[in-house]
Amino acid sequence: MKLSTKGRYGVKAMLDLAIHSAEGHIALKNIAERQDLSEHYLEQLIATLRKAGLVKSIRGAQGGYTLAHEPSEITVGEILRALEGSLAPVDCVLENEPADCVYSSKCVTKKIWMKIRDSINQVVDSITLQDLIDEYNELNKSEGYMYYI
Amino acid sequence: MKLSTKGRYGVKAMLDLAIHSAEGHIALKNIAERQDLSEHYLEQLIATLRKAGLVKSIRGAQGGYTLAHEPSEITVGEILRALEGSLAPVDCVLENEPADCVYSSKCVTKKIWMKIRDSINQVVDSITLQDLIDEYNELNKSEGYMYYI
DNA sequence: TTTAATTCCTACCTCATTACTCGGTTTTCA
DNA sequence: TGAAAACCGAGTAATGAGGTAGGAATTAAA
Repeated sequence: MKLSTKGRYGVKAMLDLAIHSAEGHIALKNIAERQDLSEHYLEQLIATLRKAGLVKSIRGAQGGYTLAHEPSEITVGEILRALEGSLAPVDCVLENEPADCVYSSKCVTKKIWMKIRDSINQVVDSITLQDLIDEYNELNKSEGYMYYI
Repeated sequence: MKLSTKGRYGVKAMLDLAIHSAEGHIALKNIAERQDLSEHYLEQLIATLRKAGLVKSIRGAQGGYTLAHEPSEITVGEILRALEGSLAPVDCVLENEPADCVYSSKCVTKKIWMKIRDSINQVVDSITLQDLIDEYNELNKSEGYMYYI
């Protein structure tokens, strides 16, 4: 039940973008350096995020990335699902195209997996990038930029 | 974010044991046949459950397994954590011995992983085997044993 | 108009884990 | 004493995770 680095790095990258959004579009190189991630690997992740419509890119020299929407309009759930796929703990309870099972809907344990899935979605869909920015700023205001992403 | 077969098979096996508890101790072979699982593989899983104190074994001919406690005293969370380890989505928020991270407690994203972890635990710890038995019996009472584990 | 910075794209690689199988040994009931 | 069962440790094939490598396309700036 672990999140892969895709999801974790993706949230970090998106929050980094959000926090530095005042600087306009931002080169992947800068995000990778600040967050200590492989630039080449991050490239693949942000390609996924771009195809999911969560970031916009500007090509060429001085190019870079920006969020496609306001931070308050982007949830952690959208980011995680774009990179990890469904957060369902078992394929028989995927939101779309659940894996078919001989036991179909007549299964008691399936209800457990649905509850887990729903509670995870409920948590991640209730957290927006703006919430994270606010928390980051609030904590750093009193502590002097000791907090990280 | 997928549960492995260990956790899924483990819950099935435990619920099978619970439902057939009136028959006394039950051979692994029977569980494996009813639930359509590899007997040899299940053997490894139930060894873990035994070491975790969730089932008791009786060796020799006519031996088998029984639940170590009442179904109402065994939660899905205990079963899953015994077989899967912590359900924390990221190692930095493991309940005991969280992986140390340079960003230690000064990390905004870490709070997301804690919320996910807590909500998963809250769900699985609130479901006991007795709850599953009751649901199984209730559904089958009206539908005539159409429901599965 | 060239150069450098940057995004975009496809392929490949290595390692750890998952989901088992295999072949026994030990224990105990009938 | 034989068969049925739990117990045990090793091996194995497939899969996915977490990258790396190398370049092509695009564009601002010199």
